[in-house]
Amino acid sequence: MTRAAESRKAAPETPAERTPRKTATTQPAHKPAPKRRLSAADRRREILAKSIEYFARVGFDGGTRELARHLGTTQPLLYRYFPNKEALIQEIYKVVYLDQWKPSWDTLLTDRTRPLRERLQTFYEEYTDAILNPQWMRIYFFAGLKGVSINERYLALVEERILSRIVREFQSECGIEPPEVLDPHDLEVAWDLQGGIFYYGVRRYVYRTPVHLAKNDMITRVLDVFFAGYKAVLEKRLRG
Amino acid sequence: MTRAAESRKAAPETPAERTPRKTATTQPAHKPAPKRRLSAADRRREILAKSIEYFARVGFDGGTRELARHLGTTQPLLYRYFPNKEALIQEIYKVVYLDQWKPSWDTLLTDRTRPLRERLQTFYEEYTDAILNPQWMRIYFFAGLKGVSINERYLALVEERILSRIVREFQSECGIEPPEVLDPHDLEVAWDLQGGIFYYGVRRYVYRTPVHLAKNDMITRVLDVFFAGYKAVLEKRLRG
DNA sequence: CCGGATTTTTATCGATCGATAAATACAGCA
DNA sequence: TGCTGTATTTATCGATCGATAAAAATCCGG
Repeated sequence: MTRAAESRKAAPETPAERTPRKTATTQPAHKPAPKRRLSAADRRREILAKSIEYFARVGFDGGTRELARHLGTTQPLLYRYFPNKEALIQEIYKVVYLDQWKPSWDTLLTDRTRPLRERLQTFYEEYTDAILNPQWMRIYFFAGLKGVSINERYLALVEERILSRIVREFQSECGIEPPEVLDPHDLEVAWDLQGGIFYYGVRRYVYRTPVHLAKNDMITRVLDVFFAGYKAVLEKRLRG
Repeated sequence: MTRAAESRKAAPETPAERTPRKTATTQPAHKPAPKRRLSAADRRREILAKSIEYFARVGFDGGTRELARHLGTTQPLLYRYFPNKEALIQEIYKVVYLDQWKPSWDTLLTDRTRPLRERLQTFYEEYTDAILNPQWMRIYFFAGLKGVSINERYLALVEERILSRIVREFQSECGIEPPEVLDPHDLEVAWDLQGGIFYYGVRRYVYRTPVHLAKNDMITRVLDVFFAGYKAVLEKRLRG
């Protein structure tokens, strides 16, 4: 007979010992959350939130049993709220990838009453608050290495909503009418900007390596280089 | 009785059928490599090479059985050449991370008889040939997400051998005597350059997304921005 | 061509994985 | 308070994982 069967036989006489982890061992009412039996919606939300933490830490090959332990419940409970592990992961993708974009960024990036430099500083400070953190970055790379199609959608979204706008706004502010379809060189210059900022997050949150500047100081510096550098590139192109 | 046991009983009478995968099914001598029984050194080299391909494709959670299938051998054979899976992975790290640096790059980067712009163009074209490929990049990120210490060593190596040199050479070429210990701002500007180039590789080889310029054209463009941008930043710092 | 050394395969173990069915504990309403 | 529906747990299955021991196959010097 297994250990579990024995303990289960012994338990019912003393119901206080039924939940051995959270209560009754150290303090009678110390932890305010012996909260069992959540509503279905709440439980589902909690599973989703804790799963993001867990999978961001260990990767999508992490086990459902350890995930359940991290949740404070048992493993089969997961399967009442998600049909299988892959469905849970897909739900995580949706939350992490697509529910982060603030609609205010659309107007911010194209608001020509303000100087572009100021707009980009504000945008990247807010945008990096959303994505330059361990959870977002690690989920992003775990998913990318698994080769899920949502990555392509995300990169297309970055190019459409951020980079092509930056190119058009920059050229417009330089007195150039941006063409209908953008020059590949300009798009790659914008990707260079994005990549420089992004790699700061990689160093800091994926590789956990010390960086030399605080996030917003880094953004200032990178934008300094970008504005002066891209302007020079455009001028050289106009002259030559 | 298992399927394997049955086939094993049936085989010995017709020794030609002993190796069912490679020969005798389509062409008698088509494949030149029924090469079994390699020397220990050769077998070890082959395991290492094929393991890099395999783990780069599926990640380090890939199974040893599928790896052996990819090798054309059986799974327990791996354990004659590596004590366990982790030791094999450590060996992969060493090859992929540390055996890539060409000593000629040391002299190239610090050769002040040539203009820095020319040196960096050559260096990054060669350097990216070494690391901007699916195998290197995917191993790099799989390892980083696993949190192995070799990543920190690699990033320290990049900063020491590449970035700090770029900063010093750049300032020297601008008529500035670089200080003993570099300004954090300058190091982050150099990381911005590295990150822009690196992220091109991420888009192309990790996320397999279409890019807009060929690799060396991208390098030219990124260096254009970097040289003009960093020069402007330095001039502004001297004036203000 | 034979015998010892070495490479490779067969067979298998224990642990752990995702997933399912059945039993049980809880909450709200009568 | 007792009934009923639902949330949760217990127990377990089959597959697959890394790893090991023993048998078999192969090569090589005599």
